[in-house]
Amino acid sequence: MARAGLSPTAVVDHALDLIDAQGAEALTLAAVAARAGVATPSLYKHVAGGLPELRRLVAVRTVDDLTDHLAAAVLGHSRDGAVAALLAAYAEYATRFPRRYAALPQAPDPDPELTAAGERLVNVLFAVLRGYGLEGSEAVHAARTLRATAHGFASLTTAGAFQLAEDTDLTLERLTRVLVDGLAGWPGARGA
Amino acid sequence: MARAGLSPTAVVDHALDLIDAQGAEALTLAAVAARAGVATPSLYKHVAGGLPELRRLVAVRTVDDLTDHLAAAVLGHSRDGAVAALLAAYAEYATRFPRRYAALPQAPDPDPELTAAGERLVNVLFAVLRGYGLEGSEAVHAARTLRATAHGFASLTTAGAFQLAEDTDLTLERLTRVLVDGLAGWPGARGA
DNA sequence: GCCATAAAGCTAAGGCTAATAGCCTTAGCC
DNA sequence: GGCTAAGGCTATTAGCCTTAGCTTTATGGC
Repeated sequence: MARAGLSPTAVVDHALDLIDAQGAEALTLAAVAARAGVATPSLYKHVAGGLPELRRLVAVRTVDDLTDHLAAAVLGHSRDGAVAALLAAYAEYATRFPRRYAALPQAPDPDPELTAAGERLVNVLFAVLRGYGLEGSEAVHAARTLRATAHGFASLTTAGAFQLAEDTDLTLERLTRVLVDGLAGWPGARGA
Repeated sequence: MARAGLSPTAVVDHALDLIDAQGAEALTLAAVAARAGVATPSLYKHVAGGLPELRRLVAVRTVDDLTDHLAAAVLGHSRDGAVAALLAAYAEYATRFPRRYAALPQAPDPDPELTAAGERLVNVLFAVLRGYGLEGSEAVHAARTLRATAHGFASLTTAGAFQLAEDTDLTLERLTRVLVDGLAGWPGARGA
């Protein structure tokens, strides 16, 4: 048999394509194998943990991708401009890959590698918050606030919860202003 | 055969018990049937659409429950007090039923009944926002902001995303302040 | 150039799930 | 007393994940 030249990375690539095209429910080993031109059990040579591990790898990859996207977006901005760029980039990523973003919570629960990816993302937030002079505990609360806001907006948007006619871009604008003002008045923050 | 005395409501009850105890992944027709003391196919007599419909019913029930919880919490409060009560109640519900809350996005996509439940929830938000004099389009943006924030915080909390030692209650306090201030300065809002 | 070995593929089989089809029994009503 | 409808059942099909064990391919050392 001609080798398919598979690798864990390639398997995750196929998984992401499947999710993007058909949603998280469509992520089955059978479908990935078909896409890769391989029999289903062969996948275990590359993803030993089976379906749960594949979901885990997909989540880690997605968070890392998102982190790169966010880091690139805030580059060259600081303070309010950085917050605005961050929120816009977050929403843009979720809008560009709605099913992938929605699939994130499908990862198995306590996972060190995914936690590490989350920390890398949060480090981008910390970098933005340093512009406001926030460090230590208050930076943690502020980072959580940023993340909760960005995630909540992205999550509800991709889930189709915003059915009314009003433009979601304007909602994001309002949300950004609230956060920017909130950070300016954050305990321990310093002015520009 | 002695009748099991099942009903759609009872099936959803069992489903919620299962989710609360073991998570959304454990919600299978086989498990529900075992719990109800019935063979799997018998469930189709009560939930004709099978597993997708059961997930849908679970989501509707949960959103309605949450809505009741929120409505009760804001009762007797207005403006900042109402916002604080709302956010606290939202977080409390998600903390009390973390797996149930996490299972919400599993509902099948475009569903009128679930949309209607979402509208009932949003009506509670609109009621709170009327205390700030917000109506029309700006109320919609403000409601989305409230919901995104509450959902984002609840979602990340139940997902275990907040690993650091800092108290999440204090995070919620900070978040509440940001929102309260944001609403005070909202376009079209009037003072107390 | 050949051979050993590890990696990467395969088939086969077992066990789980959802879902459909068709049958039987109970409960309640006329 | 019998009809009807609802609520059970078993049997079956189809699809999935997973493990076990075999076969082939590629590669690296001699």
